[in-house]
Amino acid sequence: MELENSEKAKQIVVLLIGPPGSGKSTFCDTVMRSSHRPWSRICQDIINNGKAGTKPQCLKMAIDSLKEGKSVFIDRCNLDREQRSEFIKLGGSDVEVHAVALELSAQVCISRSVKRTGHEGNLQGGRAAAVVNKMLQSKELPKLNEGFFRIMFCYNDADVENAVNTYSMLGPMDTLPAGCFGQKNSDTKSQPAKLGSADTVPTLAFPSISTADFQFDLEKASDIIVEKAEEFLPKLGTARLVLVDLSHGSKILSLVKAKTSQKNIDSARFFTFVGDITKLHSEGGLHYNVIANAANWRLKPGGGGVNAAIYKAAGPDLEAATRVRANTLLPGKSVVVPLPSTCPLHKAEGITHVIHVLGPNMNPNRPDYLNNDYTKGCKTLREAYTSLFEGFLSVVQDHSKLPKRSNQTTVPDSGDNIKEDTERNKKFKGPQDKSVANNLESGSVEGTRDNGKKISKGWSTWALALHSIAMHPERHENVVLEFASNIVVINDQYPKAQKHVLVLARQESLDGLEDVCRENLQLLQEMHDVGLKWVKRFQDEDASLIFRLGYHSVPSMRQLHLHVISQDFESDSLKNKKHWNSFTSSFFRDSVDVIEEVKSQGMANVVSEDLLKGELRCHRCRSAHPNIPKLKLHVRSCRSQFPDHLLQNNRLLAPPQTYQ
DNA sequence: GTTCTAGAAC
DNA sequence: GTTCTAGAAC
Repeated sequence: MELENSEKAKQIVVLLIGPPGSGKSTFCDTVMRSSHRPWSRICQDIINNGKAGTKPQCLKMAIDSLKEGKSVFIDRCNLDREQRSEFIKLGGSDVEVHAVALELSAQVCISRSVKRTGHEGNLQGGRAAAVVNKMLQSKELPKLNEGFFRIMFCYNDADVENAVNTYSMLGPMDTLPAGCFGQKNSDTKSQPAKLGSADTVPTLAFPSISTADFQFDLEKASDIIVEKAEEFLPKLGTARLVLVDLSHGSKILSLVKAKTSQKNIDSARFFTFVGDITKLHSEGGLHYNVIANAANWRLKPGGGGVNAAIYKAAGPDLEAATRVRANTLLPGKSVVVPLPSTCPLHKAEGITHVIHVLGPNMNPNRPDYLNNDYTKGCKTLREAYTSLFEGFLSVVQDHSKLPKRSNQTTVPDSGDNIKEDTERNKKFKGPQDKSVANNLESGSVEGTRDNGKKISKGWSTWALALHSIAMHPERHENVVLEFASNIVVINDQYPKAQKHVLVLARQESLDGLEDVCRENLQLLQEMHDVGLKWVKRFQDEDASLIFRLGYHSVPSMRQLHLHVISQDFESDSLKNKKHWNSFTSSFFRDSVDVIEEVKSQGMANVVSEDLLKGELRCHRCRSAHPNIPKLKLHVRSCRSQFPDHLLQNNRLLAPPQTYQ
């Protein structure tokens, strides 16, 4: 996911913003004197062999410095949006663009400029006052939606010192939180007052639907976003629509921005914004009250990206509130979920509603892949935005007590919608970098085309091994024990017990337990039966072996696979807590229970990966142990009876009359 | 999923 | 000093 800054070190471009005399150069010099991060100060006043140069010269030098691995100060006035925009474009996946706005009083700046001697820009003497005043006339305060990752406002020397310290302390590997810091009540001059203050205008923040994990073409998606926004803005009164993306170099944001600017759309009511959709108020200073979630068809937490982030930020309240409204969602549909006032998102950010939306899927590794059928895909994406914006409209109308529309046509009946898939846990996501394309032998992971560029499939190569075997067992004769039309049985390459085999499903798009639905019941039963057959075979050889059949809640490897594993756990490959807990905590879902759940509720329950981090307990006597070696020592000799739970419903498979 | 390794724990 | 874990890289 996506919503974390976990990667390697990022370079930073800091735009200093302030008139002559505001202390930009001093700021840079002070930071650079004590910083452990390599910095380059790019000062337009001296860039030309000590004389004043041009903006393009500054840009070129900035690019060169970034290539050398340095972070960069842009030491020029940068007072208006236009002046800043070129430098903001320096941002990307590895480069954050920050702003430090030196908002000292004009008088201070003027008097400093007048007094100073030897200033590099040679702006001294009486002429300075006129220049500073002129410049300040065109000043526009920086805003996050220009594309800044972070903005700090400084109004006095103490603020400046604080900002200097912040950047001085920033080591090469450190990062700073995103958002807008220190801003006093925003200047009303530069933000023409609209009907109703921005603090009360209903605002929907929404991610681009289907363009992340579902790999929908960005050009087409941006057309649809702009088209639908244009269509709904007139119906929405003063309400605002804000397209949000986490990344500064976001292609979809720049496409939408470009397309919006060509149309007659009020940029105060439809605009793009960079930030974490769950923190736009606290970290980005944006007022908003409704967010859209790029949901999965089960309307469940987890996965990666926006869905995981929203459920995480909202806590269990969201899932409970969602359940009341619907259990599943069809592509092209949405469902409006009011958040209780106890919900953290409500309290911290002022979000009153989450609208779950499901878009079309163009990712061949996700269920209901549309196989590049963009006729259908565009239709579904249009429906998705229509449904989303209508949902928002219904919230707005409720909110303003306007006459209500007849009904919420966008809210699907709860219950029996057909499935669609979503973003998955981030560990499934391989390198997002297109250059690191996978080179598996299987042709099935070939990328789709996205604006003419091949994009990566989102699965790390190591996670595809089972899928590859399931699809082409004949190519893997050395590891395959048995195969039939629907299943393949293999030895686990790193067995975690004396006997440990996997029964793989051979169906495409069944990546794990989360994908399983009623349609798969027969397959689940077949996998179970094949598992039982292998248990019998093993027990015929060694009657002391006891088995469990089950699935990992969140598998590491693609392709639904049933573990058939003996309960001795004697194996050198069982090395860590994750290994142990994945087979002995409730993270391991017994096949009998999975089948029962799918029969009764149409889907299998899964639990969070957090369970894997829990303490190490013996699977028989439940005693706790400090580390893996001590645990294994204990397990080797523990003969306690298994917990009651496992003795029921044939969860545990022992040969007749042996449970000990 | 595993391997590798820094550094925490002992 | 050695053992063990946990996180990054693959």
